Amino acid sequence: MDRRQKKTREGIFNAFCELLSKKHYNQITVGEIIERADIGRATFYAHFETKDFLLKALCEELFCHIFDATTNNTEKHKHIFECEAPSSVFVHLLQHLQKNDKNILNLLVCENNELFLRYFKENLKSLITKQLPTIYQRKTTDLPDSFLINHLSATFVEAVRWWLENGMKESPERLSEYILAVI
Amino acid sequence: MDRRQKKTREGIFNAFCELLSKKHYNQITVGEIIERADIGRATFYAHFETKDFLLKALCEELFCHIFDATTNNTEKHKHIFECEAPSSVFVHLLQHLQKNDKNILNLLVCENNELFLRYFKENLKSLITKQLPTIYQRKTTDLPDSFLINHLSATFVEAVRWWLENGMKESPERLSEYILAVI
DNA sequence: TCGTTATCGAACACATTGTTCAGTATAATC
DNA sequence: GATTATACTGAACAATGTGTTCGATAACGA
Repeated sequence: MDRRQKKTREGIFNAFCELLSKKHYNQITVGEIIERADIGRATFYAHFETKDFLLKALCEELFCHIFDATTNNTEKHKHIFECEAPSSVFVHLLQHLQKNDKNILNLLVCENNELFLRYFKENLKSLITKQLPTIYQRKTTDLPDSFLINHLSATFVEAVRWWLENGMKESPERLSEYILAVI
Repeated sequence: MDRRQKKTREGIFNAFCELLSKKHYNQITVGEIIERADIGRATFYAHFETKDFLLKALCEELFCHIFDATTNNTEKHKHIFECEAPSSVFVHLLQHLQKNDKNILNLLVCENNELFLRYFKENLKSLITKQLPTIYQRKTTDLPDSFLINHLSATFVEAVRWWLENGMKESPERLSEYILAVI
């Protein structure tokens, strides 16, 4: 990719993130983004059709990064699944969040977190779907799978939301225990 | 309240609901609302400061109605709490939803349900807070109360969301069983 | 060096917002 | 029924934001 393109794209992302940490998505204008990114108006629209597409691209970058990292880790350390699944997958995810990759926490802590948590949940669903047999292999319940998957994803996301709103005082391990205690 | 005011207010609500069932909140304009409600522009702004305030007012009307009804019911039938709490409270709420009071389902089924479910969850939290001892009296866990309350509210809301997305095929009783199975 | 491509910047038409105000219609009160 | 208060009308208004266009300029890769 052309250096200029890359530079511009990252400039837009950075400007957007900074703004998102200050005000609500709906109240951010394209004008503000391009002013902060210091680029021309036409340039912005050469990269993103609309502000909505920018948001989508940002979410995809952020969560693909985290989930890829998680998946790769579990491939390196296969014992995790065998030994103490699914706890450690949760811990892994939480540690990634805590490590504050790409300042993701700035986005998650502020009032705009709904948007990101929604994308987060979608990514989680596919991850959990793969592990559903591992998690519930012991109990043979008569619950529909889709209900269970939705519930587990939502539980994790809500736990993270709660964690963030309460200042992230708990360690990833402890939060993971909380989550496991209620599922 | 003046008849005219009442009529206008309801006209705005109706127009707004119809639009919400068709397009996303962000894409609805005040112009569309007043056209459909067949009122003057100035009249709209005499009732609601902005579109956001209109949404808030609508949510408050809808959920206050449901939760008031639920609370009143439980006062009439006190045995419910003593016999089989909290199952029947859930069933009551679900039945209210299914009864489609004020066409609330139109709003919940469409793609805008996030907004309403968010308000729904807030109302639920206070309801569940009151009943927390009843629900978890047996298990003395070391979980923070706020975590538990958040989790229980979210579980219920997510269950409703799942229910709606899957065509509401299950009865309120069965969905309530699902919910109880995972908490 | 040379052709390609991204960016600039300024202008543009267009849509939406929220306000204003004089005129009109409808309400409650006597 | 007459009077007073209040809600609505409708059109105009400034202000702001959106998305597009296009010729000129600069930076890129080969």
